[in-house]
Amino acid sequence: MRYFIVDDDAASRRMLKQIILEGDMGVVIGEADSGVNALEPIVSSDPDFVLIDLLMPSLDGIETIDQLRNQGFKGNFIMISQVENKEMIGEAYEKDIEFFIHKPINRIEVQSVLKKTSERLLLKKSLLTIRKSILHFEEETKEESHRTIKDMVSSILNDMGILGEVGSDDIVSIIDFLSSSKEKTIQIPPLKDIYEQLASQTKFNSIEIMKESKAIEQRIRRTISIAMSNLATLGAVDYTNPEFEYYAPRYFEFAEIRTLMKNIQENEPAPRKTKINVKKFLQVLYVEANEKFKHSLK
Amino acid sequence: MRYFIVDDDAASRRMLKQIILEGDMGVVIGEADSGVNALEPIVSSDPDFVLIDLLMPSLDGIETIDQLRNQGFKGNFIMISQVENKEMIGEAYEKDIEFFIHKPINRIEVQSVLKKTSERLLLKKSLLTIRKSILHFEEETKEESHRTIKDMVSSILNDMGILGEVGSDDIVSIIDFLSSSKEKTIQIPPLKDIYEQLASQTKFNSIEIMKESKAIEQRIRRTISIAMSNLATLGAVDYTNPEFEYYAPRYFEFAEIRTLMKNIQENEPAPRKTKINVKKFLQVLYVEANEKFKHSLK
DNA sequence: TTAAAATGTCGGATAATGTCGGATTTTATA
DNA sequence: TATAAAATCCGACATTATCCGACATTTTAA
Repeated sequence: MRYFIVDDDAASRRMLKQIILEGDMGVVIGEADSGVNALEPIVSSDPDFVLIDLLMPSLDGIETIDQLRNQGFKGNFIMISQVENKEMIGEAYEKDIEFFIHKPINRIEVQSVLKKTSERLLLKKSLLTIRKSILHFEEETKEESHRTIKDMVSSILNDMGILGEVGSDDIVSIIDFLSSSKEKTIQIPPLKDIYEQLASQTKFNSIEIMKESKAIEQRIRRTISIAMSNLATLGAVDYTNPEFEYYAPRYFEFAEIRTLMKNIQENEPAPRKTKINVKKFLQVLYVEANEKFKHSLK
Repeated sequence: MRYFIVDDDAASRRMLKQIILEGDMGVVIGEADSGVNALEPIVSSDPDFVLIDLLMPSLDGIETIDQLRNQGFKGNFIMISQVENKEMIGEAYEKDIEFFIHKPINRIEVQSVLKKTSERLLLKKSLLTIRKSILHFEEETKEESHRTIKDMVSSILNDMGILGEVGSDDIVSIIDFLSSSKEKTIQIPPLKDIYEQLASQTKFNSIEIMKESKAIEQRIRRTISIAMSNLATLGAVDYTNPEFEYYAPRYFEFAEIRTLMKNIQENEPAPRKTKINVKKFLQVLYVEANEKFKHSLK
């Protein structure tokens, strides 16, 4: 590795140089005692690493880095300084320095850091070489692990806290099925038809299909009912809860949710009969899942 | 990347975790508040990086590293501490830590260092893989993915504060087992069947299997119950707490959590009968762990 | 060592689910 | 707008999966 040292303190420069040589880490191809004096030699000698002090008169470390980058220097920086101020250190890291070492200089510390950073550089270089040669063979193996409609739906159901319910599976299948059918209607078909379609995927005589679609219907209804009371409970604890705010008015009859909330807040009053609108729920879910899906394809 | 955090200061742990998650740098698969408590979980979970404080009561950072190395731990250490003493820092570097970060914690600094260190590890791993595949020409990489599903689960269980519980092992095994089975249904099979499957991996006659599956059931139930009261405690103090807000409604019966919270707030003794929904918990965990896993493959 | 806590074991309580008839609401049509 | 038909919604019951208390046993802490 080829190093360049920038520090206004000659003693520091000497120590760093000695550490590099002793540790057999590479060569020091130049030094400078100020930012200004460092610019030209660095650009022309193009070292792998620049060890630079943060605090220097006239041009400080960060400014020097800026200037060098502007002039197209691509090497790495390691900053060495006694600054304790976290603001400045953070700023330095934002300039994409490799690492910040605190003064006073400690042999082991410096050696260890230099070893790791140079190792990293070497690894990167060899991998880049390998990749280049592989790229000739391989045309972009675009791994498409894109999120599917199903993922979108389960994420929404999860937000409502009903992913665990049995009916969720039915809901996911239904939305998936609707989305994959050719006709891109906004309006979903009659629920009965949907249930039967879904049922006929597992059962094969009409009696069984009828039974199963009845079962599906109940499962979905109960699941939605649980979603409602979940959201109501959520809202009762904290009505600024984002999930509550978003889902409660969109997917349900908000009036029903509100009465539920009241029941919950005033403690015991038992779960009264609440209206469950399956159609609205599925309709909204269908549209929203598709929108999200489209959006996720960028 | 898979991180483990050891720091006696809970605030520091929290900050670090947040930085890792925000920066999308990986998962935190466990935490510990002391060196002693860190040993076992680190050895068994085998993280890529251990973020460790230098100054801790009883067993300090360096001693902890020693012990872990003695037990065969091969991962990397990043030390984070407010120590200024160059002697100690040097000593730490001699233990072959990756880097030393000075407290107070600075987001940009930590992110930058973690990014660089994880990059270095990745590079190293890829080179190893390449070398191996050149030597053997064909290489199986199936085992890797297994580990990561487990990691996702551990990370979630850690968030809920139940990683150490006995039942956690059962839960992890179950999710891992479910994920590796061919059928990619969203719906998990009946709990009874799951328990029996898991039990039959250790016991071999039907009586024993029955007993073991009963035991598994109870372990899991008790573990989930602890998770619930943990989250309720979090929520009772601050219901905008991110862990609470996310996990409480999705993994549990939120209504139950709510009554738990009330009890805590009103300082009532009453740990009354609470409903524990194992099915919901496992179902959601299964889906989420897989989702996260997919995401981690980018 | 002993007390207390955690875990295993088991039977019975409880709540989830499938099934079905019928009440209620929506839609189509005159 | 009235009315019938269709669609949707709901309650109730039987059947199980799931859940839970209580006690026995083991492990842990003191």
